[in-house]
Amino acid sequence: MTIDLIWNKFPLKQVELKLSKVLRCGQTFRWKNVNNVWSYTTKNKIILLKQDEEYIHYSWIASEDIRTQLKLNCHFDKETFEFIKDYFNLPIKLETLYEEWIEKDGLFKISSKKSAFDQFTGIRILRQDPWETLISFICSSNNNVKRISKMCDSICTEFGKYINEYNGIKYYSFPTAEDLSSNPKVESRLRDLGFGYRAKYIYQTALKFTSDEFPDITLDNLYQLRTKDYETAHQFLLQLTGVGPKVADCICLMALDKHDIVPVDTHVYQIAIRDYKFKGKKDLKTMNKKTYHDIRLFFKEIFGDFAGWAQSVLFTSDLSDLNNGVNKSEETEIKIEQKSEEPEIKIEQKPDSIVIQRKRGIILESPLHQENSEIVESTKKRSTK
DNA sequence: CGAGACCCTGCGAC
DNA sequence: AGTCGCAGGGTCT
Repeated sequence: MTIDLIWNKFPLKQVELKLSKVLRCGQTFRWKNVNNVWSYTTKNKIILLKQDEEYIHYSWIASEDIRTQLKLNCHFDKETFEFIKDYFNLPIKLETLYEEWIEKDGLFKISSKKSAFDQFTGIRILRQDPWETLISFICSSNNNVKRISKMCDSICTEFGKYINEYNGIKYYSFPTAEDLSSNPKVESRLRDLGFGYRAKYIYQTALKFTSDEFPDITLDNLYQLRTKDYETAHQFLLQLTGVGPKVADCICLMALDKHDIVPVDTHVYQIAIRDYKFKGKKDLKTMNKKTYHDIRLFFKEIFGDFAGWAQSVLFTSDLSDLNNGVNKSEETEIKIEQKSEEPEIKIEQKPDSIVIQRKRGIILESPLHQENSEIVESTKKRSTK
């Protein structure tokens, strides 16, 4: 079978979105970077992304079980573009938000140093799938980004559906609640995979979504929280095992459109005290419910309706921690070890086209400008709005 | 409300 | 080099 990897593109400034930061700052854990191509699986395909100064380039590889790929080309191109637009919250203009934050941020006015908002551009909050975000952030408790990423990867490999292969890597979808609760052995298997005490949390949460015992806890109701107010969403999430106030707020912000919510963790607490002179005890262990609430409102009062977004910039800029293996500088991506033989896929980019050569396959030369001209136009319209 | 326990890893201090 | 102690975007009992 020959896969025709066609790249489309749309213009987007890096101040609106910087992939290398956004996909690695700890709000999403499943994107892989292989030779400067970002990849991620949805339910039915692998999404591929690249960024240069002017454009986001995107492509997709359909699930292997979809035999009629060629006929779906047009449909999937559109679907992929819609996914990207939604996933990256692109209708929300970041540049103007940054300007507002700089205006509101009292910190850089009283200190001589430059504002984090001047230095760390292109960091936006994603609009992720609520179910995946829920499970991912149950994993995040008392944990680091590297290990969370590893866990999210292995939960897909173990319980997800095989989608396809790209560059020698097999891709699996994120498992559903049914996938994670159908067998009581799931918990012990997760433990074997290194989930620790979170194995139980995940299994029990998945069980709540599938069991008749909890008629209100359904996937549909979870998604509906996007249209409900913050308190409702927060309270719903607290019913789930392994979800406390911090994880609930992460899900609210990163999957449920609660843009003003600032999830308060030890790190945010430190930023509040150290940089913003929040009056609180320096001892983190004294952070109780009231302190949590106070800090959340503290940032909300500074930055307003998109406080959660602003906080993610501060948080990322403060990551002395942009570390932990996966989080290193842009150059240290996962490198695929090229064997001495021909690589599986060769991609060569020309000014007006991308040439894809598959081992044992045919050579394709795909125009970049023609097929997606309509999409490019619509993007322009949106950005000049 | 405040303590501990909790799985597991990576890192710096000896 | 090998331990040891501790924190890592917390939550449960």
